[in-house]
Amino acid sequence: MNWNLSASEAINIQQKLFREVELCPCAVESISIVCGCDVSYRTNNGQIIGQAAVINWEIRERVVLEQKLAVQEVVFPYIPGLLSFREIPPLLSALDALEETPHILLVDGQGIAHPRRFGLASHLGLVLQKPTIGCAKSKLIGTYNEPARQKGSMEPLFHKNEQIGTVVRSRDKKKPLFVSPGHLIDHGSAVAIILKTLGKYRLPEPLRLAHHFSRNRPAENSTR
DNA sequence: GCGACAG
DNA sequence: ATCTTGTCGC
Ligand SMILES: [Mg+2]
Repeated sequence: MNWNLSASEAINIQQKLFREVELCPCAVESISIVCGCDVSYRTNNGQIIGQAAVINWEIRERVVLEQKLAVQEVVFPYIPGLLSFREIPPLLSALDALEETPHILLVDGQGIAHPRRFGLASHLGLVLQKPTIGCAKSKLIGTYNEPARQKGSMEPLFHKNEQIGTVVRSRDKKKPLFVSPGHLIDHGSAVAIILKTLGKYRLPEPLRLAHHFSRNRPAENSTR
């Protein structure tokens, strides 16, 4: 699957769907399976191949339950603000392959911290009707005060006088993460989940693992 | 018009 | 995101 839309058509869809996004407290303590989602790219013969990785991670034992990789052509270009139209197709393929449905999805990108409050995590959560959290490595929009340099420090991310996310220092002295609700969750619960999934690195474990796994180069089918 | 700009 | 080896700071 792949969307064949113009940028303006995609924007119209976002303006139509963002109203369905719901921000609400999430039962953090009852969550056990967090699915890390990320996509890497490479080119084949002029065509762009996307490799979507999804990893179900058990939050209590902190172990991987299962991981899937979907490899397919991606046609929608990268346009700031329209990332979901490029990454959702391959991500849905990978998620379809999972044996177990996760309780919540952790996505590499923004949730509502988006010009139209409809980033990748929000779009994916709405499609799946599942709670999602956006965790980006850099900012798309908004203003904030730099969090103190020790791990755990955080500051709200604002846009037009409303909080759209939280800037979280996941490691001492390292660049902070930009956490925002995707769908069916609120700021506090989103940050709580992120903190519970952090390990020894800057990225939450489910995302760090998905990022690495997405870079796998599957063996090709022998021509015969 | 100019600068910013997830992955 | 991707192209890529050594190098600097903690
Ligand atoms: Mg990514």
